[in-house]
Amino acid sequence: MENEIAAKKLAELGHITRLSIFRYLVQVGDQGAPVGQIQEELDVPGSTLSHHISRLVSVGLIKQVRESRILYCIPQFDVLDELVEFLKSECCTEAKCKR
Amino acid sequence: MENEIAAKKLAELGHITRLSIFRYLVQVGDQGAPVGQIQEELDVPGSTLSHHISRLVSVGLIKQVRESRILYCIPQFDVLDELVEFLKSECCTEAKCKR
DNA sequence: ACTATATTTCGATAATTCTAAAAATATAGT
DNA sequence: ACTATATTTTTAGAATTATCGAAATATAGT
Repeated sequence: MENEIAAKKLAELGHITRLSIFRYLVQVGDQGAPVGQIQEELDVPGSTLSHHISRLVSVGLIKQVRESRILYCIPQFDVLDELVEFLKSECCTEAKCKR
Repeated sequence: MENEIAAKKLAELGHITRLSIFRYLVQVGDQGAPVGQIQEELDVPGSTLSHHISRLVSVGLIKQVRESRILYCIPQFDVLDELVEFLKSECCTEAKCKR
């Protein structure tokens, strides 16, 4: 993953509301949660919430699956793992220290 | 670490220039690098660079140590580790799945 | 004191993002 | 067709952030 793509993902996580959304979904796990449930949990106006969710979706951190009227938001653990991996990679490649 | 503090750190990493600065320092390792060396590496105007570095410092991701006229920027690996740890913690605490 | 080097602060403009009401869309039941 | 529920899109003002030249500050050598 290049810097630019990683920066985008980090920027999306770097907002209190979006981080709260994502953290909630991480806690909920693979089955995900409906938009409405996230809204109840976080007490944010629907339009604001929708905006933030779509940004998280845009960088792949969340996937959405519709089940009739209900839209489930599912955290993409592999995308998070990749991002974390990137952050910790190439450590000290230019250094004498061996971390 | 609460959401708000983590979000701040993530937001600072979520900018292409700042992420490049931090990634460079990660590669350089514990001895850090002078501001001027970062500037050469990234080719960014001094005032812009200074602004971004000070933001990274403000959330603790970088520490600075002056040695006469030269200011070394040192990545704070422990702060990064904590942040990464936070992101991956509490996974599926509300779920049946066992990740 | 003067000069050079390293870095920051100031200041002003441009660009982006945030928030949320209102209107629109999608799906399903009656 | 109508109604209700779930969610998104539009829109627009407010707020924050980004950029970088110019001036200022800090340190050290002459």
